[in-house]
Amino acid sequence: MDKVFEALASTARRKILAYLGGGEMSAGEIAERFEFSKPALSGHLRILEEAGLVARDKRGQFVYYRLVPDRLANTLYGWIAEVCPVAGPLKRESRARARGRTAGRHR
Amino acid sequence: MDKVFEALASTARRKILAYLGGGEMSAGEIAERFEFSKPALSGHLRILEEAGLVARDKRGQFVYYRLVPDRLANTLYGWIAEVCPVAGPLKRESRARARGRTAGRHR
DNA sequence: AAAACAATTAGGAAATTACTTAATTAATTA
DNA sequence: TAATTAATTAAGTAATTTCCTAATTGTTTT
Repeated sequence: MDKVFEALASTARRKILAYLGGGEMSAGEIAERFEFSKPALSGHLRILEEAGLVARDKRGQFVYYRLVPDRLANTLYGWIAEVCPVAGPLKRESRARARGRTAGRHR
Repeated sequence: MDKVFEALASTARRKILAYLGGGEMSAGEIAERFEFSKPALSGHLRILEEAGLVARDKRGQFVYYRLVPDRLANTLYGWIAEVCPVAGPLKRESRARARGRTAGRHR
């Protein structure tokens, strides 16, 4: 669990997860979307993988990464339920509102 | 939002939040539960406060801290909904299971 | 007013993190 | 087989984080 929160601490890594939410991508495709170097990206991907948040799949000379949504959901929901069980999950509309308030659009 | 995830990256800070989930505590009471120095704790509390996750209330010579559950819930639920909207909040029993799997008991 | 107590700020050292370029590994194409 | 492309590992540096002790601020008690 420590590794999950550690992984989520980086803006770049959270952005990677958001990209992968739209479907699998190769390391190179992800790299195109960032300013920093490919080795730097590779490091971020390794941290996400070791946290269990993404899975890799090498096909030919490409390495495709995909989100592991259950890992994300189980860890966060599980932990928050432990800290403040009173704050239950929001209803769909409330989540939409929360999304608008707390996070900008990507891209 | 960055500050929230940054704040949650530390095991000690997550533990502080868990303590505060049980009700407000003074800085000193929290400090007793950790090995490190009071100034170190003070730093952690400042980071949590700047993230909006805790609120302080000075009464006499004591400073009491309390959890701000909405901030925690809104940020995490909001973000996760954006990344993988498909993974909806778990039902109560599933959350209990997830809790058992991903996090040890405190103390 | 002086002493004691709670909490924070200040200053600085040690460890960790994030990034760079260069080199390497592995798969494809000419 | 040689050259190209994708991705990673290696090595080193700069910035950040985390923690300590000492000093400071503010409040209560004697």
